[in-house]
Formats: sequence, C-alpha cells, structure tokens
Amino acid sequence: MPLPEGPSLDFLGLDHLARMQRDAFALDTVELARSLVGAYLSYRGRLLRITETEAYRGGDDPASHAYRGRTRRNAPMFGPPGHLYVYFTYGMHTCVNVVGACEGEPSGVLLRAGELFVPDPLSGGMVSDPANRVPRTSAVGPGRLGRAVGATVADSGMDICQPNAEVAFFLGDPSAHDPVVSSSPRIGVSGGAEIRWRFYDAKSRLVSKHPRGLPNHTFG
DNA sequence: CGAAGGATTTTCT
DNA sequence: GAAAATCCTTCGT
Repeated sequence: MPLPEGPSLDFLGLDHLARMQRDAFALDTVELARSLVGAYLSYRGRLLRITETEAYRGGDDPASHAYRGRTRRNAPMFGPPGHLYVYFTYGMHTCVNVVGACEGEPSGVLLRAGELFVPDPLSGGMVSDPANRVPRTSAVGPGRLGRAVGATVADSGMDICQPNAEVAFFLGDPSAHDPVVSSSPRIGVSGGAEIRWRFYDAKSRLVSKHPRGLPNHTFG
C-alpha cells in the first residue's frame, strides 16, 4: 500500500511557512475551521498536517460544550482567539480545539484528523510517518490525534500565539499543496446535525469515515 | 463488510 | 449518577 497522498516536506523548514499569529485565529469560528484544513501543526516537536476540522460556534450551538454556559472545563472557549481548549472524554480520549472568534460568543474548532510527519535522515526534510497507515497509531479521529501529539488537559488554555509557545500553527504552502476543502455535517453530535460545519481535505485519505455514509470522499 | 457493545474517568446536574 | 464533540473489539452476515 502506498503512503497517503501528501506533500513531500523537503521545503519544511517551517521557517519557510508563515506562522499563524493572533489575527489569523481571530476569524469567525467557521472560517477558522475551514482555513485550518491544510495548515501544519507543531505540537511539542510533533508535526501534523491538518486534514479535518469541525466548528463549534456560539452559545446557541446545541452540539457545543459551551451550550449550557461557561464551566471550568470550557472556559477557554469564552476567551480570546489563539488559545487551546483541550478536554478529556469517554474516560480515555483527549481532544484538541483552537479558539477562534464569534462576536463575543464561545468558539471552538475541533481538530479531528491529520497526517503525521517525521524527520527523514536522508533528505534532512520531513516525510509522511508510516504510523499514518495503521489506524491505531494514526492521527485520524480526534481521540487519536490528541494521543498522537501527546495532548493533555493541562494544555487547555495555552496561548499558542506566544513567540515561544510549544504549540504553533503554520499556514500551508498554497502554491505547492492546495487542499480541496469539502464540508459535511459534523460527526458524533447529538444536535444540530444538519449544519455542515465539518471541513476536510477531499484529496486526503486520512480523514474519518462518516458514520452515516454522508458526504465523505474516500480514495481507495 | 456493518452493527453492536464495552471500556473508562472527568465533568456537570 | 448519567452523559460524553470516541475508539476498539467482537460478532454477525
């Protein structure tokens, strides 16, 4: 089986990519979710190309953790853009969100899937991680992504716009590897199932499978 | 293949 | 005490 379609990251040297600053996160939550597909995430030294996100926008989104108001857990969703909201669920999964902007209302973009990269001693660049091929070790699915980058709830609230933050996003190189961003209803939500706030790269194999066979390209 | 059920613990009611 | 923005295994076609 071939490795998943993806960029050869010889150019990566993340220095060549623009690091996302506060203004890049201060977008409407849904716009941020869309723009993060194809972006690179550096999480304490682990590198990931984001392939799938979901938006949780506003206090009247019934699927959002913020739906029933502010609690200690979801507090970062009510704060300024460019911070992490990390939560623990189902007794075993740690899921990572980024806070965007929503007119003073709570905001969260759930990182649902990505393609892992590892250093390549031969080229000196980064190459797709063989772990991507094994569902268990991949970063496909929010729980698996959280595990792959080693996220913990202690990371919740982290300001990722500080110059020396251990977590940072970089905009992908549009001229080299445009994602084809498609949308679908969100996965695993109990309310608001008609809203298409899930975004994914239709060119990537490394996206989650929609339980209901709803819009979701699969290549191979 | 797909459907069903268990795992496991934090958070909130 | 119940639910949870999930994942994995098992069991049935």
